[in-house]
Amino acid sequence: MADKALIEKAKKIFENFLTKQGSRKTPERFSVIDELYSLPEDEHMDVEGLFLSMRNKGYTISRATIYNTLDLLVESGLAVKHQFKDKVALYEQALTYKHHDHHVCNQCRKIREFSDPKINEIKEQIGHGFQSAITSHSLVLYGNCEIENCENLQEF
Amino acid sequence: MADKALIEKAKKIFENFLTKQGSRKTPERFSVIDELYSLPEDEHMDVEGLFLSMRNKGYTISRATIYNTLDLLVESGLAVKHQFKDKVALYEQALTYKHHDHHVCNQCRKIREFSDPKINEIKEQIGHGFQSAITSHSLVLYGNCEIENCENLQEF
DNA sequence: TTACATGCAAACCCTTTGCAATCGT
DNA sequence: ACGATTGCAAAGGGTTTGCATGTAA
Repeated sequence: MADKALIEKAKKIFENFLTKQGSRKTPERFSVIDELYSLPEDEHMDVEGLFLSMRNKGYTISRATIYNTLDLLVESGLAVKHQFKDKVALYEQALTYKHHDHHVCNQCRKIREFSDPKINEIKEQIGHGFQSAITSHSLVLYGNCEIENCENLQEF
Repeated sequence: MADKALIEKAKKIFENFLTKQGSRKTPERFSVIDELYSLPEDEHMDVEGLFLSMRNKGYTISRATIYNTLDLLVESGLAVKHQFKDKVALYEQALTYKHHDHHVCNQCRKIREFSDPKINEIKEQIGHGFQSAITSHSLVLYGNCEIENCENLQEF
């Protein structure tokens, strides 16, 4: 879960990024990496969650700084931002990121990841047809749970 | 563009829907259909746009009523709601709707529609794998414009 | 030293809600 | 007449912004 080497690697990349940008290497910025990269690699976290969890651990950090830092992490390729149907944005680590898409359960909102190469064929084909260099995509499937005795279903 | 017969058909469907629900057939509700279905069929409009345009035409309608009515239109299958990267929700007619996905230009934000059957294969495959009855999906491609002298590019 | 970054709270923006007035049925 | 629907304005919730204070370089 908390892969020390991975966290160090992320910090190193971030340091280079900040240097190149001429931005400051503040402890708050690195603490956000610590937090995000201490989560399971496929976990999706929102700003409030990061904020509360960091405050609980004794960090003094503000929501504003978390928002700012997450923008930098996205720019530097260390985080990915997702906007599902809900209004909060969710972030996940991107360092070990192989591009994947998401499936959201209509009942429990649990997010699962999948990857299907057919999406790349679609991107190539449509990009060509529209004379557009596709830079990214977002694919989310929503479905009703068909798992018998699904443990997440009990609260519904 | 403004296909009278289509608008009438939409109103008829809406009327049946409202009757079945035991909901009232108010003029405001039908005026929203008029407005949405007077747009080009592939146009995506937000609530503020509908509100201003309707006010300009002399309707007295509130934003709240537009929000309420759009929910009903979505329920009755007469409108589709989209949430792209931006924070406003966009709506489009759904009566002539064949499911399609969207391509958003990174430069001018123009939305174009496409349809690729490969998405259905992905849905079947992943739905099966996750034991989930896929009810809907959202696929958006983002790309950089490669159209020479693109008319929309001038303002950038 | 000096700009850039931080923390806080206020402002923002879209959407939802509460409530008195209105209007379908 | 009754109760659902409306319009308005206020509240909500996530995100952004302004500004005084703090701090990396």
